[in-house]
Amino acid sequence: MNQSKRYLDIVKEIRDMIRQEKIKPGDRIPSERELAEKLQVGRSTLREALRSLELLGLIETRRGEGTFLSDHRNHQLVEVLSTFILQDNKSREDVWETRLMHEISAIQSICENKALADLRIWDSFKVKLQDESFQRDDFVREMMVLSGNRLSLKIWFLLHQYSGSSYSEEVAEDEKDLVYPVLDALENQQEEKAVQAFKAWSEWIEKRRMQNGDNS
Amino acid sequence: MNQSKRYLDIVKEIRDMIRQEKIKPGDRIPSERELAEKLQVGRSTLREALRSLELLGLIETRRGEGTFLSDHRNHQLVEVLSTFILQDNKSREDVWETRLMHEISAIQSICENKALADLRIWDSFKVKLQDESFQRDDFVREMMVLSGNRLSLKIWFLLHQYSGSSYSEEVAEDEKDLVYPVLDALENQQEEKAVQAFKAWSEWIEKRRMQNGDNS
DNA sequence: CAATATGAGTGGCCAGACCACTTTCAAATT
DNA sequence: AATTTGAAAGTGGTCTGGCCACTCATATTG
Repeated sequence: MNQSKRYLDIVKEIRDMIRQEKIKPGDRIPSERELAEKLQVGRSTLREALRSLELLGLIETRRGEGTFLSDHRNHQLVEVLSTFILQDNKSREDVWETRLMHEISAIQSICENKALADLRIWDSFKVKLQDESFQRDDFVREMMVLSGNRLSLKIWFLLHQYSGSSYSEEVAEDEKDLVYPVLDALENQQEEKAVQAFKAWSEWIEKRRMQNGDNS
Repeated sequence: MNQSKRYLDIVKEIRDMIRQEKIKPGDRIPSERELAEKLQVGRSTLREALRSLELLGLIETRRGEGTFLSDHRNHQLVEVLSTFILQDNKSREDVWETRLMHEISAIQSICENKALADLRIWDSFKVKLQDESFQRDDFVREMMVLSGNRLSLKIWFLLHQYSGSSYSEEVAEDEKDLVYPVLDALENQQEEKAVQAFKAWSEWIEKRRMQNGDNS
C-alpha cells in the first residue's frame, strides 16, 4: 500500500511535525539532513517535498542558514499560477472583476458591523486625502482587514500582487470627489450608498487605466 | 547573477517550453532524463521542479508512463493549503462566506446580462426540482460558469473542494420553497430579488449544517 | 492464433560527493 | 584588553550514477 508518492507523505509529515512542535512563522525547521534522517528518506526525496512547499510559499530557504516557516509574504504561487492559469486578456478583466468583488463584499461586511463604524478610522483617511498622502491600496487594504474575513483578505492580496500595484499612485484632483462619498457613507454605515460610491470610483479608475495602457 | 534557485528557472523554462510547443492538457511532456539533458541540469534538480508543479496540480506523473499536463482536476493544492493556512474554526466560516460572496456576485453578473436570461436554462432546473434530481452544487456551478468569470469560477471550485460537498444532497421538501423564488427572479432578471432569495436559501442551508455537525 | 516472456523506457528513490554560503568562535594581531 | 582574522562546522544547491517498480510494445513460444 501507500503506493508511490513518498514525497507527498513527507509533506504531510512535515506539516504534522510543524504543528506538534509548534513552530511559528519565521522559525527555523530542522536541516535537510536531520529531517531526512528522522523521516528515514533520502535527502533528494526530502528536498522534493521542501521545494514543493517553497513554491507554494509556505517555507523559505536561505543557503547557508537553513529553512524557515514563511511569513506568508512571498508567494511564488502568484508568479507561477498567473502564467499557467491566466494567459489571455479576458483573464485580466476577470482579475479586476474578482478583486472588486472582494472589495465590495468587504464594504458590505463592514457596514453591517456597528462596532466598526464607531472606530472613526475613516476620518484619518479624509485627512490623508487632503494632504495628498492618500493611496487607494492602503485604504482598500485597511477595509479588507477590517472586514475580518482572512481568507478573502488572502485572496485579495494575491490578486493585488498579480494585477500589480498600478493603482497605488496618489489620487488625482478630480478623483477626490469620488472618494469622499465613499468615506462619508462608510462613516454612517450606509451600505447601499457606500457600495454605489465605491463602484463609481472604481469605474473611474478602470477608465483611466484603459487610457494609460496595459502592462504585460 | 541569478544565483541560487535553479529549480525556479526550470519551472519557468518548462512553462515556456510548454507554451512554445503548444502542449495541451492531457498531453505528455518529455521524460525527466530528456528534460534534464535538454536543460543541462541534473535529474534530481529537475525533479524538484516537476514535483513542485505536481503539488500545484499543474502536471500529473504516472510511474512507468510519463509526465502529463494536468486536466486541472487534481488539486493537491487544496489538501495542502487547507491544512497549512486554514486551521481554526474561524477559517471555516471564512470559507463559507467567501464562497457565498462569489456565488452572489455571479448572480448579479448574470442578471445584468440580457442574453443569459433568454437562455431559459432555469426552466430545466425547475423540472429537476420537481422530480427530486435537483442538487444545489450542480445549480450553483452552472451559475458560476454562466457568469463568465473564469477566475471566480476557479476560486469557487477550490473553495468548493475544500469545504467538501456536504451540500450536494438532494433538496429537502421545505427547501424547495426557498429555491423557486431564486429561479423565478433569475428568469426575470430581477437582480435584487434574486440575491435576496439566494441569501435566504443559503442561510437556511447554513442553519441546517450547524445542526448536523461539522466534519473535520 | 493466443498466451507468454522479454526488453526498452519511464518515474521513484537513494547514497555519496562537491560546491557556495553563513555563522561561530578561537587564535593571532594590534 | 580589544580587535581582527581565519579556519571549521553547518547549511542549502547541485550533480552523478545507480537500483527498483511499473507500463507498454514487441517478439517468442505454445
